[in-house]
Amino acid sequence: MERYQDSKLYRIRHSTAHVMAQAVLEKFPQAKIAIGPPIEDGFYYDFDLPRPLTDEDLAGIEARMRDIIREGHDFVRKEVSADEARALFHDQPYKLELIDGLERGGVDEYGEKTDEAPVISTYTQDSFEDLCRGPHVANTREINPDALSITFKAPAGAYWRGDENREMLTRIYGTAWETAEQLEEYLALLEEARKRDHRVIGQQLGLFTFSQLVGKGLPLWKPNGAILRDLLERFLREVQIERGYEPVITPHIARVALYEKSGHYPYYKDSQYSPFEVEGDLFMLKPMNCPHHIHVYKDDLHSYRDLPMRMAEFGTVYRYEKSGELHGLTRVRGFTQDDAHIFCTPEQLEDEFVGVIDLVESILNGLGLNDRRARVGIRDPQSDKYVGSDEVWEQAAQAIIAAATRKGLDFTVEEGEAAFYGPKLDFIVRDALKREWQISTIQVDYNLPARFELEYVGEDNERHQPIMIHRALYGSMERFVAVLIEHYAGAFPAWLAPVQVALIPVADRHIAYAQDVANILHSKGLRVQVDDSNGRVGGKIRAATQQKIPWMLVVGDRDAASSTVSVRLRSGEDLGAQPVLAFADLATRLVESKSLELA
RNA sequence: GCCUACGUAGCUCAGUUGGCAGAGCACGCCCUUGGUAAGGGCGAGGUCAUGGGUUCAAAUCCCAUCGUAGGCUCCA
Repeated sequence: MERYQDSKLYRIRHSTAHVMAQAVLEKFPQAKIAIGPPIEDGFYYDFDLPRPLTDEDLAGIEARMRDIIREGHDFVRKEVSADEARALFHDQPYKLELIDGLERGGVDEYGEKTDEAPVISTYTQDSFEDLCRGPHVANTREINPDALSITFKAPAGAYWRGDENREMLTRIYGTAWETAEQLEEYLALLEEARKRDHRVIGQQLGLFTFSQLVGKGLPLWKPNGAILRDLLERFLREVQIERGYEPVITPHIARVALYEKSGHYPYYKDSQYSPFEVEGDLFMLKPMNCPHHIHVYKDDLHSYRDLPMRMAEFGTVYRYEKSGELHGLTRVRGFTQDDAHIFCTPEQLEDEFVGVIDLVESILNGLGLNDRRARVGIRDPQSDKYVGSDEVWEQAAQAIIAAATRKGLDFTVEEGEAAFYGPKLDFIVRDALKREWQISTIQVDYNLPARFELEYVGEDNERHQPIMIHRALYGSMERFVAVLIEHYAGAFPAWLAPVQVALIPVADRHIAYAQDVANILHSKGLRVQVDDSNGRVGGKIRAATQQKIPWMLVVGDRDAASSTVSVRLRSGEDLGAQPVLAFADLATRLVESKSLELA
């Protein structure tokens, strides 16, 4: 398959970014230009502008872009020396900084190190010349003026070179396609994503809320949301017990000394809450569960016969997130991890790791999250933010790759994606709209066992150090529920639906019968709601459909007379009249099997 | 945290150049008892996010704070 960077679409977007820069410079001749690359689905260009942009500005810029495109200008490439480039861009400070980087060699326009020879080139179309390595289309006519849009995102702030200590620029995003139909499709996908937004659906379905007085980033789970979350927790608890995990429970605060010993303290400084003093000693909210679990392990002297020991806890942790980073349930300041730590011998490591992969696959498959990829995260060789020796890191990475290979996983290996104490295997799921979410993570750790001097007595009657596997399947309950909401657009599988059955009496005189049916279904373990409001069938159907309730049972004279219910699915499908017990059997069977089907 | 925009009833939103605070949905009561996506009427509900300021007069203009959205940076 052709790489995006080699595609015509990439060149179109890159060229459109230049056209946009020309239009912006025509409107604001004093503007300073930074960089403007193609990105997934579009492009952007960063500017230092004399004033904030308005919607009218954007509309004017977009209109001017169409004119420039229609005028049919060639893109002309020119190679220049560093000094010639400096002369060309003498009044463009960001370009001068880029030229310095190129001349020294080794730094590209994003500030990343590069091995390429520093050839400096410019591209010119019409009146606009930009420092750029290309590639571009030959002529602006290759851009379809009906397939671009710069108004789909508000103008945005962005730091120069992504560095929060540098200048804040104005970034204008745009999207460009080869045809108007592709643009339409893309905009429709954005619209669909907007409708599935878990924050919107969460409110509509009464799943969770936030309170200004409680504090930002601190979700309040309402009854419907708590049911959903509790079901997910119970599901995993049961499966974990089958697989030999043991539940543990640990507190939400601990002495700072614990995290100093674990080594987390310096690494997590920016994401921890300030310590507080209790009787002269410093404590803090726990940002992770592992040190606590380690002390559960350390309370006993373990034989190799005890291992592997698998400790699991839905552990709530607190991490400081800058206010601008908070987002619904996906970025919060207090969240619950479905955390577990496996303590094992070196011989057991690979089997244990494979066992966790099995567990991940069965849980995610069971929830309909079948589309996913795996990523082995190893150290960034440039960085010094990791603890432990090279041998130990190599050993851990090899164990992960061996286990992933044995499971036949399709995985990539990516530098810089490791935890600070060890390499990891992450599972990234794609939801119904093909968006990626990092969910499950499995990490191999030789470092914490060493720091805490963990031991077990081997067959040889000598003390040995166990290895730890850290793992979370859902990741955090908050983020996972958000992903499920967006994946299912709120229409959860029946076993997870907060209300599974809506009983809809045709008239008031059928409420008693509806209540009888509800009692029968409730006694079978189904979550049932009787709509006894003063409305007509149509209105009640509408209300239940909007709440994404899987089964609607309309009951009137005919049903009361024959002990039946008329079954309608939230999809609109009508299953007709069925005996109450037949429906109860159907529903309980689908719920118990965690089926994704409603019939 | 930084850039930009926005905060009006439980929800979604109107509110003109500064001049009596509005609608729909939801909620309560009444009428209606209706068989598969909105039956009708009446009613209650707001310190216009909060605190200052300008003005005869502020939802409207200015400042600060809090919150939200998009983006940057960072992440489960």
